[in-house]
Amino acid sequence: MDNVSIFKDYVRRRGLKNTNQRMMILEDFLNSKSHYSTEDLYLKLRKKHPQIGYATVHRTLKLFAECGIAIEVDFGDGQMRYEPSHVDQHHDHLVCTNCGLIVEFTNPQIEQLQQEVAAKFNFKIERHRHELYGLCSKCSDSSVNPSQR
Amino acid sequence: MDNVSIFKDYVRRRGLKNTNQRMMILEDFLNSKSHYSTEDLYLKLRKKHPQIGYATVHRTLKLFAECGIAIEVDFGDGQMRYEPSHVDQHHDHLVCTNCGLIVEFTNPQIEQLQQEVAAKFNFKIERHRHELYGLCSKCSDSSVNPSQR
DNA sequence: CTCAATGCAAACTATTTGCATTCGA
DNA sequence: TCGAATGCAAATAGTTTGCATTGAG
Repeated sequence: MDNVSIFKDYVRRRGLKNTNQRMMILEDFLNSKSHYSTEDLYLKLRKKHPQIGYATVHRTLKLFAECGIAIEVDFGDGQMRYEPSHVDQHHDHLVCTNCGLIVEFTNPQIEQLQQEVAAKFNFKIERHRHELYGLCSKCSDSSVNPSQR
Repeated sequence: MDNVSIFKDYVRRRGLKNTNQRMMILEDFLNSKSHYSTEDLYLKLRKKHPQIGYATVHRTLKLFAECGIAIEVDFGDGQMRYEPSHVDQHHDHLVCTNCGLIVEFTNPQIEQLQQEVAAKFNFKIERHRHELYGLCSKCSDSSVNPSQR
């Protein structure tokens, strides 16, 4: 079942309603590669649909997260971001501290070691956050990295 | 050189001033095991020193981070926390989502794998964040975890 | 004495909420 | 029709800042 169906299903089961705004937001959200903040998406949507409200975007993204088709991520820049959740494709992030580029990675070995760490301390892991911050290949070129002394 | 000396040194070199408030904050901060938010520390200090201001605590913690004796950590609960930085003792965290317990861990293998991931994408890592969220041993006992169906 | 630090209150930022109105089922 | 959703504006919460005053060097 794809994300659109999951959402529609969730809405139906909960007795909620499927509005135009929700469909517009869903479409833009799913078709994007980027990690949207509420504001990013709001500004983008407003170009096509000037009547849309920030609160609606916000509440809709929360709803996406609630029904599992979006994941909230926080790169510590002061705003929450949302990415489409592709079932059974958990991944972590590399974040360029200069240009903001976000690269996704998966590493089963790390996942495995995490489990071992948790076991050692008798923790039951529910979720984790693993982000590597640094300079991407472009930004670490000396030409664009004047901070090298 | 210990953290107190590092701080005093930093203050001197930068032409800043060493006030009573800063010493009070430094002492409480360094002697704590916990991961203080600005508010935590402010409330704690205010008991002994009722005249101290929130902004002073905030600016002082920022100053600690700036001179390297404190690390800012964010467990996604909406407030920044600070922990004393013990030189060359990098560690990550296990956070209990039920009782808030924080356990520190280090795992050289994971650190190594991170480097490999970064290398693969040509990133130069500056820092990372790695947190495992779940239930600690106490909180995963069925008696205190009614959410087990 | 001078300029940094303080403490207060006010400004900010992202997020969340109250409420009258609109609209989907 | 009826309750959920919307859009606006206002409320929150954490953080940051302006400024008059205090105080360290």
